[in-house]
Amino acid sequence: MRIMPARRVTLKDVAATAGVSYQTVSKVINHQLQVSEETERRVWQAVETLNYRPNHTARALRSQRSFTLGYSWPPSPKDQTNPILDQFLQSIFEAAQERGYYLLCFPYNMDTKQHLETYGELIDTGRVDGFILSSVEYQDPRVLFLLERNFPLVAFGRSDPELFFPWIDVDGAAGIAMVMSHLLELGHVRIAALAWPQSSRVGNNRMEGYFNTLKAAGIDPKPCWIQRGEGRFSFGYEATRQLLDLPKADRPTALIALNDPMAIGAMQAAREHKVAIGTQLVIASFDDTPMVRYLDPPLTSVRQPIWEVGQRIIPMLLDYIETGRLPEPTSVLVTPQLIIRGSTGSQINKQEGG
Amino acid sequence: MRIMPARRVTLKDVAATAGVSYQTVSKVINHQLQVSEETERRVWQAVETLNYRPNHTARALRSQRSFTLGYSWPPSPKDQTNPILDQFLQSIFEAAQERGYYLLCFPYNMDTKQHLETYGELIDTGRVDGFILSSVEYQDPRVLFLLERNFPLVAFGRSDPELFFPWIDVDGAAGIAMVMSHLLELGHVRIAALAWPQSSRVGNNRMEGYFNTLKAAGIDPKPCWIQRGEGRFSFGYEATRQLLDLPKADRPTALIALNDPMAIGAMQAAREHKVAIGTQLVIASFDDTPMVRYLDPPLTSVRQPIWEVGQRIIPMLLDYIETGRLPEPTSVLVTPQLIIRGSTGSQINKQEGG
DNA sequence: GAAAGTTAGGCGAACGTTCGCCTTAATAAA
DNA sequence: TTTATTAAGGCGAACGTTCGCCTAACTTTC
Repeated sequence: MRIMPARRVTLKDVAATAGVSYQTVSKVINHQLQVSEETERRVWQAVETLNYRPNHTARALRSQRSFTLGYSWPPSPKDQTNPILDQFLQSIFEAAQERGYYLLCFPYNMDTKQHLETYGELIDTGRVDGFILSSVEYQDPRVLFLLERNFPLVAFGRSDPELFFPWIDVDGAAGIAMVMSHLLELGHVRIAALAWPQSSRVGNNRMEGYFNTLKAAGIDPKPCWIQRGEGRFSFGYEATRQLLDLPKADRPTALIALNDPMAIGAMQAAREHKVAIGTQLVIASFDDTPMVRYLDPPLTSVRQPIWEVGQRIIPMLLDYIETGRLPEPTSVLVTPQLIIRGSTGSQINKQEGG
Repeated sequence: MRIMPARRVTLKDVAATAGVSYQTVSKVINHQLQVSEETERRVWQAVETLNYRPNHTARALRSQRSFTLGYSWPPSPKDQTNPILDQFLQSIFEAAQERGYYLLCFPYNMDTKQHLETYGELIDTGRVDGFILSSVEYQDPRVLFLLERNFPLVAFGRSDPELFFPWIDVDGAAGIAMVMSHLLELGHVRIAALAWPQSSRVGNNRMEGYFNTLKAAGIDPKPCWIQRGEGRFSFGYEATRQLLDLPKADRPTALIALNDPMAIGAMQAAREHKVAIGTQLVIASFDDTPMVRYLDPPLTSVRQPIWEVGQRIIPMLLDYIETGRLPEPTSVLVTPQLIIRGSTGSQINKQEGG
């Protein structure tokens, strides 16, 4: 036998107490204002004393809306933690709650077909009104699926330019460009990059900042400076060893990594090569994982305004859902922030950096 | 105007196609088997061709169940990442989906009263059938609130012994005891601890392992070996500086931290004192944040079986919800795993450690 | 002072299920 | 045969809302 918490208070109870029909109570609660002030007062009074709360399920059934948003994200590899997950989730939960929505979270299934099946189920069973996507890639199957079904979504991250859908993204190119300018100002000319494969959309965006800045400075990057691999510690370590073994004339004096784990690997390699980090080799990265401020030396990194992304992505999705029209603007680019620390030598910001 | 995705397929559509009443279709779908095989076949056939899926909201309204579980967790401080969040979430999402449930996640509100208000709303509006709690403390207001409302919950973490409710927890005492035994085997006698304040339930559990092991070994820990503070890098750093300034006879040769950030702070302090980590000062900690395997030296740490906790906590809650009786067993203690790395000197596991 | 307009609020229906009861026909027992 | 038993499936109601329409009373207008 199931648990039956004390019987729920319904519209009819409130109506009985207030001495009106239950439909009138509904009107009051939904601010339909074909109700006299006197009646309204009485109804609210009854709502108060009975501690009435509209049944969400009934409301959802009748109005054909669930006031629920779906979200699923790819789990991080076992040797890394997702540095932005917690903050992003808290931010979207809060922004959603503010507008009367909650988030339904579901597992990320590595099998694409099964994963899309879950999206389909959530749509067809009416459990969600729209989706948040993240870690969007080129020709992302989730995007294609939802576009085809014409179901509301907003993505954290872009995809192919010809796919038209609402998104918000951190301007990775601008972030890396800030790092590059910083390095150029420090006098560095031979700047290496630890990047992702060219199939990575995020990686390519960030690398734009690398190429464009160098081009503007009239520097032609040697191909060997650009190392591509998966964004793990081990790749950063190996790639940096190779970079440090280059002949002196080619050997980079500065290095940017597209994420923190690669940078930490690079630091390890530098340490083993007896290369002083921050002077002989300057290192910077992207993401500003909380822990990197405690590395030795503290790591210069680009911080994404994650809270802001969360606060903005939710209204975009809700406007889309509630009006049925694409949000304006349909795409948003937010600028990250460069946090300068000891790993790029300059001691101008020995403090925490926020 | 709202988006109206192609009209949903309902029971009636299926019934029309199969040539039966819609209630009969319902019976087939719910395996009520007062249906001939022939009819059943036809119905499933129709379900297939129309791609029918039962409307979740209607089902929830009628059956007074939402098939949804609520979860909220305290956000981690800005200078730390929660090392287990992602894995725990993925695990509970998966376990829940397997039994036909999804998770409704909502923001953690620092204002306790408002936070409980959210729990109450989710209950009263019928949005969830039960709650998962984590980071449970002594006299936890969420536990007290839900117990009073007699609403199903299962906690990841214990509270006061006299509060009777279902929980699953990692045996922190056993975890620290494993570390301590390891350190004793290595010959250490003066072992310090970086702990949380005594108001911390998790901290006290873990410290049991410290005290019990020392007692069993006939060692009486000096009060100055036990440093208590908030579990941050900065506290670990400061406390370790003090420990290293103790007169030689008192100075610890080994140190356990109740979490990784404190241990990393300790490593920093040791480095600045020119004390060799892993030989002159041995350091171990708790949680095994993915990144600590890449520290220099790699950090010995206790790893919690988070995936398992997630896989077990969900069936506990669902059994509770579906039968209305407390799950059996009502409380579960799982044992963590010691991952030995360079920071405790022994090189027996120079590999990744999983 | 009658026609027209406005307003408060009641009523029936509908959203898409599940549930319990009832009917009918087929089968078994007497 | 007649009666009791069972199985298959139909039917009405209910879950708790929202929505649109209708009525009655009251107000305005010429």
